[in-house]
Amino acid sequence: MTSSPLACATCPVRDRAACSALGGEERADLARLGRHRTLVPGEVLFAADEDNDRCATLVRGALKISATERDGSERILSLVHPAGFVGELFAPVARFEVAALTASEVCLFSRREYEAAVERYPALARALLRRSSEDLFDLRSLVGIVGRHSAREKMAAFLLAMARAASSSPCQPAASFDLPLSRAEIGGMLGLTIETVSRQLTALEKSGAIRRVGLRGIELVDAAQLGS
Amino acid sequence: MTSSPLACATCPVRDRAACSALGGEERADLARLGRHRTLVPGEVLFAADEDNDRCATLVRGALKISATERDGSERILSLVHPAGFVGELFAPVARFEVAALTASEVCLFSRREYEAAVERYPALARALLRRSSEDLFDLRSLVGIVGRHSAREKMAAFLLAMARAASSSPCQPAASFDLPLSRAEIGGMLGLTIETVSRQLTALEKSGAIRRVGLRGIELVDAAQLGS
DNA sequence: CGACATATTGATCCGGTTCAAAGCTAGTGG
DNA sequence: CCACTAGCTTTGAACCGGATCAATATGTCG
Repeated sequence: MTSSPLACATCPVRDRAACSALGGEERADLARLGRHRTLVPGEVLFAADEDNDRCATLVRGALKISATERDGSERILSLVHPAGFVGELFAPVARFEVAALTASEVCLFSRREYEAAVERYPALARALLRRSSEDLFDLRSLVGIVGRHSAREKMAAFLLAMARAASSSPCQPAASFDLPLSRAEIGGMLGLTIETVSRQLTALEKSGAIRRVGLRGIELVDAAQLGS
Repeated sequence: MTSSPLACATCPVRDRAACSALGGEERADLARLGRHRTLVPGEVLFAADEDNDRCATLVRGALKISATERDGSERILSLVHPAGFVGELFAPVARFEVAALTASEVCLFSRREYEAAVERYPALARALLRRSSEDLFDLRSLVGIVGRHSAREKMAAFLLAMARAASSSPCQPAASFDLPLSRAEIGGMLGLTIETVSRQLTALEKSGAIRRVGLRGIELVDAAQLGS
């Protein structure tokens, strides 16, 4: 939506994002290459099959990376949380779409210039490598969740993953959080229909595992019931 | 299984693996850190919840990265092809198991020493970053496959992905190839039972999309029917 | 050849999809 | 401020695809 120069000094992810690996002058150099931008919910940051000439770090909010099937249905492939990096470096075209789930803020870079910076600053390359390793881990976990057999297991594991992602402390799941996704998006992610997602949530609530507050709020009542 | 010094000169992935980014002397240095090792089918390279003090590059064969569910069933989270890198850098413990699907050969490194090399040689860091980007792409594709609704679609997309992986040319799927996985492993990967996998394969053969040769051989007869 | 593991095929059952309708929620404008 | 709409969510009923249980077939290795 809007676009303006970076203000790293007040950036909430200034010591977690990839750029935090850089020292004073180098960081200032990188900051000159980027622009701050806000996104409204649903706004598309990168479209699929587009030029792929940009990349970004998420500062605030949440993004989704998704593909659109031949039949027109959307399939979410990953969620991006603050300090996350998006953009397919090294690839000629972007094959996935990146869009905002909630009101978000990003630092936007030209891909060419960012790749040059990766070349110039080894610490940036290593920081991105570290991020990628985490992304790989998250994605493998997601494969494990989506590949489960029953809808109940999928929803339970999904909720746990969301609780962990929402938590500030590394491993401890958050006791209550808001789902950043609509039922349709959850269904598209887990290979379930909207109706099944809804039914599983009511079932989990009836069995005392969770409590729903409003339409998107979740409270973990009995995390053990969700599978640890 | 066996273990011996590296012989980069005759390595089949010498110009595709991460180490190929290094020049003469640097490469020789890295080679001194690693050991060549062969694996028999099913042999475990890294166990889950273990020390995680090693990493490796696959030279020949195929590996699987998997997790074991509470109920004891195995869930395959990614396949690794020659030139692929395995090992969770930066993580304190390995959370997934890595094992050989077929007879394989790897270059095995101490994780500590490899991380030091990444620190020392920026080109290695960038090469690993490039590899990770590809792995991320493959894994997102896998999430898309596993998240599909019908068993038919899952199998079709899976076969196409395998055909592409088996192909030497980048995008063109191989016309015929061998599945490196048993039915149980395919099922565990896609969230299907052994029986369903078997039935889908016979159905795909009857409809003329594929031809099965022996137990694991697949010939693509009509790739379009598999979804492009 | 014989024995074991893996794969295929068949019959039944259940969970998740599908189709349909009614509740909610939030946003809009009178 | 409230009525009203549009989109999302929940709930219900019927159907169907995949799971499950069971038996047979095929391949593999001693």
